[in-house]
Amino acid sequence: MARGCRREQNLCHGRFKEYGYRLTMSRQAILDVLSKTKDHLSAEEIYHEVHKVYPSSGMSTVYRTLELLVDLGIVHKFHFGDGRSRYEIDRGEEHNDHHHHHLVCTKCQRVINYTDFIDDEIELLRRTEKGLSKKYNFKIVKHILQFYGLCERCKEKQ
Amino acid sequence: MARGCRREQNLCHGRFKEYGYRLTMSRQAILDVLSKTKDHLSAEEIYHEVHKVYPSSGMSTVYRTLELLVDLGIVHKFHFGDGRSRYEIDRGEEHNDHHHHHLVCTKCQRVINYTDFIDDEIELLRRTEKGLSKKYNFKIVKHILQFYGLCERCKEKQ
DNA sequence: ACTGTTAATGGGAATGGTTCCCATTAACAG
DNA sequence: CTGTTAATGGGAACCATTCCCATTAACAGT
Ligand SMILES: [Mn+2]
Ligand SMILES: [Mn+2]
Ligand SMILES: [Zn+2]
Ligand SMILES: [Zn+2]
Repeated sequence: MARGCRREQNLCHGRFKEYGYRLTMSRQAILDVLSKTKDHLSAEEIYHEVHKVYPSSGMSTVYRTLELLVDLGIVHKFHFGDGRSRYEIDRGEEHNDHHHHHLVCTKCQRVINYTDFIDDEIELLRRTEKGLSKKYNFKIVKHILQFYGLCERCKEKQ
Repeated sequence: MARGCRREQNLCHGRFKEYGYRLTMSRQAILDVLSKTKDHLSAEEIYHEVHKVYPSSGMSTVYRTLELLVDLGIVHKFHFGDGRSRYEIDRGEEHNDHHHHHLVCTKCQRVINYTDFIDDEIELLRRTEKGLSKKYNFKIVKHILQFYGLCERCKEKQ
């Protein structure tokens, strides 16, 4: 297995063993791909990357593993408006660039992670979550905040 | 055509004519369904409703019309996590319950429109939009803010 | 009201992302 | 090393959405 972020290896070892899941080549390869990129990869893109290092892997395993990783909270799944799901590893609490929101170009599909204003946002969201969960008796697990529009390049082209 | 919200009829007449689009039975029926519900209907649900009143209508027309309505800003398209798109008419600026965000149950797919805390949210979002569009030279057109979790019923069941 | 132009329709086929199935493989506990 | 069984991979199935095209109907001009 190629060397990825050591933290990720520990994390996956830890979580997988902990829950009784087996640490297979496919799962390691998929985690490795996700921990090495800052992009928001589709299942197919992940499949292609994994394939380079571990050519016998299959699409169904990629989907199955991604679903598991999302359930375990290790990976986040997003929809940015091009009809496919996109995946991003959770970088945890240790970096301070951990939690971020997204800026999405509706023309070229470019996605920017931004953390500007994040403190104000997080604070308001926390407050809102508290209020909403009380009023609607809802157990809130996560939120999604995305801004859509035209990026620098697409804006000037038209 | 059944009587829907009069405002909607004017709006659709207005907008359609204005842009040179024809005001067909299908389009009227679709707008009528959307303006009568507070739910977030899928294309298929809209198709079934339209079918009751105008049985010769077809799915492709529903999809085609929804795309047009979204482009014109008359209808909003959402993804709440069950693999289908959901549509909601834009209730405009006149009601003060117009702009809202969503609370989504990941188990039963129930969606709540909430406007609590909306003023604080809108203010922060406007500020963030301003900052982001300057820093990233982005033309921001819309935002999506959704909270995911377990609703009252699903929470207690497990 | 009638007519011609052509935008829009509807049905069905095609597409594409995702899920399902099942015979085979390999992780790992003992 | 071995047995148990979770996990895999390939391909078929599924299902939401898009595409295609012959037919229909909206509506501007008369
Ligand atoms: Mn991101
Ligand atoms: Mn809504
Ligand atoms: Zn762009
Ligand atoms: Zn629920």
